[in-house]
Amino acid sequence: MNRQLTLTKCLNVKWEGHADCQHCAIRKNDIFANLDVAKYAALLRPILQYNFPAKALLYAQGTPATDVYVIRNGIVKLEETLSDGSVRIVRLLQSGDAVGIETVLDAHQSYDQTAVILRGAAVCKIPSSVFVKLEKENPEFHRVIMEEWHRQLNAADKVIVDFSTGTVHDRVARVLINLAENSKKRNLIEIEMLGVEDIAALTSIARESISRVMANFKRDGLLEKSGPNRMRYNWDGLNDLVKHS
Amino acid sequence: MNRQLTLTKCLNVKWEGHADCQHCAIRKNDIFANLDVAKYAALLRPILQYNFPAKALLYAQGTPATDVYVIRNGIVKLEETLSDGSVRIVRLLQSGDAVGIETVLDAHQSYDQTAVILRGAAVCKIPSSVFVKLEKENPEFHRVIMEEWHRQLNAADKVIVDFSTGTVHDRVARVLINLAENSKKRNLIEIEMLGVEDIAALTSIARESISRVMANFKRDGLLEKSGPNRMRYNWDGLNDLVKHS
DNA sequence: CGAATCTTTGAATCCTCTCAAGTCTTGTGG
DNA sequence: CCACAAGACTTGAGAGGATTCAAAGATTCG
Repeated sequence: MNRQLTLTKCLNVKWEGHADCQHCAIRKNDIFANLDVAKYAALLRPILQYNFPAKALLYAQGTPATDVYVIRNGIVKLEETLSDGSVRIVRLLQSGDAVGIETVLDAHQSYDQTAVILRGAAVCKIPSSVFVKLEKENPEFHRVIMEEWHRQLNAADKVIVDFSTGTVHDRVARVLINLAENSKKRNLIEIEMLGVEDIAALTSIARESISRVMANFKRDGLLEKSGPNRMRYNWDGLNDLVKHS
Repeated sequence: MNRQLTLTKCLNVKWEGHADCQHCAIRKNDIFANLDVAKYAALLRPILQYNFPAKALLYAQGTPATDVYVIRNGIVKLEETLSDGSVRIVRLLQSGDAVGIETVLDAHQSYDQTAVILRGAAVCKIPSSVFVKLEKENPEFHRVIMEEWHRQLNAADKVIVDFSTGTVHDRVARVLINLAENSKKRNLIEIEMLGVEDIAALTSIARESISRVMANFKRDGLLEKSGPNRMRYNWDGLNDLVKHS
């Protein structure tokens, strides 16, 4: 919770005004793909665009669920705080995903998890009412929403199968590879790295163990620091690692 | 995969004929709650009812997704097989849940996981076409389906937060408590136990370690064998265990 | 009743965590 | 712009926990 930024407090959050869905380049990948935005222009007006810095808090677990956020770019983590105070990330959401999708459920007034920006992200903030209206008026739309639920399930399953299973070594390798896949630029092997703390929360591994494993990867020539928070990958090498395990 | 039973092969599977949705007692808890079944009687005709024994295979990961199964009672596990041959359970589904819900997605022709009956279960088998038609004709219904997606997400999150985090001791305790919660009879503290293998796949713990932990619980008077595959709980004792951790 | 499967237990090893100290970064204020 | 403080990351050593391998008990099912 330290140094997280709320929407209203943080000066670094850039409010970019009403979203221009008609000309949004990201839209072809997100939940509004295939939506006739011209037709729904009036309805879409309340949608606002923001630029959040890393560590910004979108919403906290248990608070009233009022908006759905669509990620234009960047990565958002959904996390839960355990009874002992430690934090567990239950999934990573990326470009095109809808953060806080539980908002659309009738009997659901509060967010299931805490949503925090991982890498600086541009998001559209959609009031619950708009979302629900869209869904009721447009049969195509709720089909898209179901696909979003499915993507979220896949993201959760990935945390279970890839990030929470096997040795510390394997799990960290899978996280690294997944980060590279997320960036969708296979050949650009330079990646903006997650903090050790976040990898820990994603894998349920001690911070120190992660540090050690990554030090090994560096020694083996699989990783290389290429700037602040940036790593250069040996993509094939890392991939071999997971394949053989 | 050993000793699993397919729908067609197994003699123990009781085909109970067409589902009688109009008089189904379970319906008030499942996805057909609030559905005017009389109105859709014709559409619901193709739905079949089965009684599966434990270990029966509903469907395998990657095979064509043709049906959605609704659990009338019992528990179903969704599992994925890892590259090294080991198996990981990604969630447990129970009474009222829809198994294989990804079938409703347009661009989805195959099941995401393998679905296996854990405890003997009664299920209704709903052809994809029926499910999709219902969803298109009845606006109420797709709302219910969204709630089902949500339940599945919660089930996956539980595997992450409760069953894959903390010490072996804690994780097993949480599984035991969860099994008791599932049965919804708090005072009846006698539970049908999962096999060690399944708890292992659910928690990513070695079979032997689980055996050891449960032996400790028995020594501490928290558990007690009360029949084949059955355990009597010390509910409060087990609960204290998780609270304090 | 016997074979196959599943579970339990033991002992040794290996892995991961914890605690602690030191290094490196980052951001802030002089 | 530099210095300092706070935070983040790294590294080491030791303890403790979990896994592995192996073998003996239980159960289940034919």
